[in-house]
Amino acid sequence: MKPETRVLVVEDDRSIARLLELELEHRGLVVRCAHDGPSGLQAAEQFKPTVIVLDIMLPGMDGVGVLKELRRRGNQEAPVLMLTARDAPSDKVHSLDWGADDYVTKPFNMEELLARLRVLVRRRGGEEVLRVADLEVNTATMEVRRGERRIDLTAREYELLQFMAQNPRRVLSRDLLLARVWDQEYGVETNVVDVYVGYLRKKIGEPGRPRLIQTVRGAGYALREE
Amino acid sequence: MKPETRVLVVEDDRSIARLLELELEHRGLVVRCAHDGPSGLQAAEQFKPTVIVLDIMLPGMDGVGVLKELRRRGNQEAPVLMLTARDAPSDKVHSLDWGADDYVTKPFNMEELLARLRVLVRRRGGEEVLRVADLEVNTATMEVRRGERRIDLTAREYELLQFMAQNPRRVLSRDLLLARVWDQEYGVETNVVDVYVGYLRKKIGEPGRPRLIQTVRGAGYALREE
DNA sequence: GACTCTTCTTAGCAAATTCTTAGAAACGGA
DNA sequence: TCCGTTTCTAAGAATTTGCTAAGAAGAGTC
Repeated sequence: MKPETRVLVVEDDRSIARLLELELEHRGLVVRCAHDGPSGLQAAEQFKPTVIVLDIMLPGMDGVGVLKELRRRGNQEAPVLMLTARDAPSDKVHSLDWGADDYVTKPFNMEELLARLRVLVRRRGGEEVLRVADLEVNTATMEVRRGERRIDLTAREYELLQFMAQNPRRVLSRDLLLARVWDQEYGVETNVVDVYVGYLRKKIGEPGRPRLIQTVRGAGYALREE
Repeated sequence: MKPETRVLVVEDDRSIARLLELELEHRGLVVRCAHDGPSGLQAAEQFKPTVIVLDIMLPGMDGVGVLKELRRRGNQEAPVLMLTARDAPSDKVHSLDWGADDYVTKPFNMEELLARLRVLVRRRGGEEVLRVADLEVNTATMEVRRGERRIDLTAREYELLQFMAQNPRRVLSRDLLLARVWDQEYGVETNVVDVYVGYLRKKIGEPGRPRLIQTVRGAGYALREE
C-alpha cells in the first residue's frame, strides 16, 4: 500500500477507533479519526482520504446517513468500508446498496479488515494504471507492459514493481521495501530485495535503453527514467 | 431506481399489500397489486411490470404455481422476488429453483426488500448478456454459450462464471470469489474455488484455443482472452 | 431404496516460486 | 591503482501453489 494512503476512520467507540488508528499507522498509513457523522463528513472534505472506514452505528447521524450524504455530494471518490454489527444482516444489503464498497462485521478480525482495505485501495478508481516511462502497471488486471510487450511476473515480482510504480522517482530503501513488500520486521538480514530487483530488471529491461530501476548506492533503489 | 420502474405485487394479505404499495410508491415506483394467483398472472400480462413481488402462499394457486406458469409462458421477462414464510425453508430452494430471482422471508424488513428489489431492477436494466471473447453469459435466461455451442452449468458453476464475466480481465482473488460466490466468511481454508475453476475450464474450454479463465499465480483467476 | 446430480473435501503430484548462499563484479575513496 | 564495501547474479534447496482424480455427503427423482 502506498505510504501516503490516507484512511479516515469514522467510529464512535473510542477504543475501537484508537485500535484501528494504531494498527493502520503501524502499517504506514496516514490516519484520521472522527467520532460522529457530521465530523466524519467534515473530515472527508478536509482530510481527503483515500479510503473511509465507516461504522454503521453512529450517534447523531448513522453510518448509512453519512454514506448517503457522501455519495450525494459526489466529490467524494473514496471507497467506503462499512463496519456492521453481526446481528443486523439487513444493514449489509442496505449499505452495499447505498454505495458502500465492502463491509466487515464486528467484532472484526484485524487482518481481514486490512486485507479488504488493501483491495479497496488497490482498486480505487476502478482501473488504475501506473506509468513510468513506457512501463505500464495495471493494478486491476495485474497486467504489466513495456510498450507493446506484455510482461509476465510472479506474485512477488509484481508486488515489488507495483510498489515502486506507486512511488516513482523516490528512492526506496531495502528496509522499506522489505517492510512493505515482504512484510518483514526491521533488521532481518537478507538480500532478497537485491535478488528481486535483479529479476525485474531482467524482465522489464529493453536492450539498448537505460535501466528503469536504478541503484542508489548506499540508499536503495528508485524507479525512474534516465 | 428509475422512476418508470413498474412493480407488480401479488399478495393476498391486504394490509401487507397496501404497505408495500405505499412504500414503493413513496419511492417513485409505479405499483399494481393483485391478491390471488390468477389475477396476478393476468396483471403480469397487462401491466407489464419491470419486476414482480410474489407471495408464496396464495389462495387458489400458490406462488410457486404462479411462478411456474409465468416461466412457462416465457413472454414474462420480469425478475421475481418471492415472499416466503420464515418457517418454510424448503420453499426457498423451490422458488429459486423455479426461476425466482431472489426471496425475502416474512416478516420482512422493508429496507431489505427495497434493496433486493433495487438489485433485481438494476440487474435487468444493466447488461443482459455478458461477453468475453466468444463466450456469452445471459444473466436473464442464465444461458451460457461458447460460439454456437450451448453450455450446461450447475448453479454454482454459473454463479462463478457470471461473477467473473461481470468483472472481465480483472484478477479476482480466491478470497473475493469465496465471499461473493460462496458467501464464505474470510479466512476459511478450502480449495473449492480451484475445483470449480477446473469444472468451468473443462466445460467452456475449446480444444486448440487458449483458456479463457487464466490463473494468476499467487493472486487468483481472471476471465480474459489471450 | 437405488440412482443421479451437485457440492465440496481430501490428498498427492507436478511445477512454479521464493529465498539463501556464495562467489563475481562494480563502485568509490584514498 | 588498490582495497574495502556494496551490489549483482547463478544455482539450487526448500517451500508454496495449483491442478486433478476420487470419493463422501446431501438432496432430488424415479
